[in-house]
Amino acid sequence: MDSSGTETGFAARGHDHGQCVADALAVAEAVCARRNARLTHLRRRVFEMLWAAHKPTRAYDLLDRLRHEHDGAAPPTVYRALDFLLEHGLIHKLESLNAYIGCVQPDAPHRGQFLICDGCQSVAELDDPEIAKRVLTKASDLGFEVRHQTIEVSGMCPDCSDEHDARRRDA
Amino acid sequence: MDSSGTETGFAARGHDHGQCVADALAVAEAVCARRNARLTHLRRRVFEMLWAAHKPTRAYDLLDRLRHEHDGAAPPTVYRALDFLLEHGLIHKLESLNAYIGCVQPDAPHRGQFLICDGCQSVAELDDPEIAKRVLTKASDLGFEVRHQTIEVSGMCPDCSDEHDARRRDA
DNA sequence: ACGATTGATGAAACAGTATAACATTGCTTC
DNA sequence: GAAGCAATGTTATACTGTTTCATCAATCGT
Repeated sequence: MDSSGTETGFAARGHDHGQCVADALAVAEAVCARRNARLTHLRRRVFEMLWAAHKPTRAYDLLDRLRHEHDGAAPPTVYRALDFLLEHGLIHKLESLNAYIGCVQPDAPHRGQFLICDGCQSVAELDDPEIAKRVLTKASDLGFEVRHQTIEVSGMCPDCSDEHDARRRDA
Repeated sequence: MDSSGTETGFAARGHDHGQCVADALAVAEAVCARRNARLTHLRRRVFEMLWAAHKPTRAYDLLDRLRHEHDGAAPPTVYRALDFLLEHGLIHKLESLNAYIGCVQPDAPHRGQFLICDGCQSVAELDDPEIAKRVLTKASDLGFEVRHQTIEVSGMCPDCSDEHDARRRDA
């Protein structure tokens, strides 16, 4: 059985980051155009910042950055942009961190699973249909109608795990 | 294949609630005794309040209740008690709600899956090993070492679902 | 082009969640 | 009973998110 789904993992080190942000933006534009949703300047900037950071970023960090280029920026400024992006599936909220991150698959509506590294804060987004399906099945067995899945796993990514091992060997 | 794990679901309506709180407390006592952990008066009260509520409860709601019986109660009072109870697996935090709830299986260390009803705020705790295993497997495939799983599902419990259907029929 | 409607942003205040820092009290152990 | 440590008291503050009302901008029908 092959049901690996999609994933964007820790392999992405040393990628062409400028390009990756540009690609994400292009997809976001397309998605919004298709839905007649307005990706305004503010929303676009917040989206770009999230992708540029390329790791979970908090609302008030985004706000700080926004203020550098935008005088009147206040909490609602950034939360409204985040709400818009969340609604359209362009970003995800990581509940266990109160942080936000760009979605790797904004085309199809979905709710991914996230591997969050405690060492370097990098995040891999999985979209494993088997996990989602098993959760759905168990819920249905109890008569529960699923609306939304939040699946977040914390731990150590390969790089940080290796580093940790190396330090132990040296000590 | 039978790997249903344990669960405490929505079937629990109309149960003997006083007894259920007492039972939970007895288990908590035993767990703490076994570990030489001190279940002090404050910690016990917070634990009891969580079980008495029998649904996700926020820190500041607990604080309000605590103040009725305890003058000096302040945020750290309740957060410290919650930290203790979390550490010992006696309660869970629901990240998607910023709320806390008593654990149905404090004996074995684990990290359950939660079905959270948007209609009535009731919560069912699953402990399905298949879900946990699948997450572990996928993570391992990517070289990720799992430390902690957060799995929370929102939706409609059977009762609220029925009500909703009934209202639609009447309209 | 015009006004009406709707959607987006500006601005100020506030509500809710959680922690830091330091003082004090109370076990417990020798 | 004094030392050491765990728990709590106390004050202040940081962080996360929302409400409310005003203003501005785009869109649409006419």
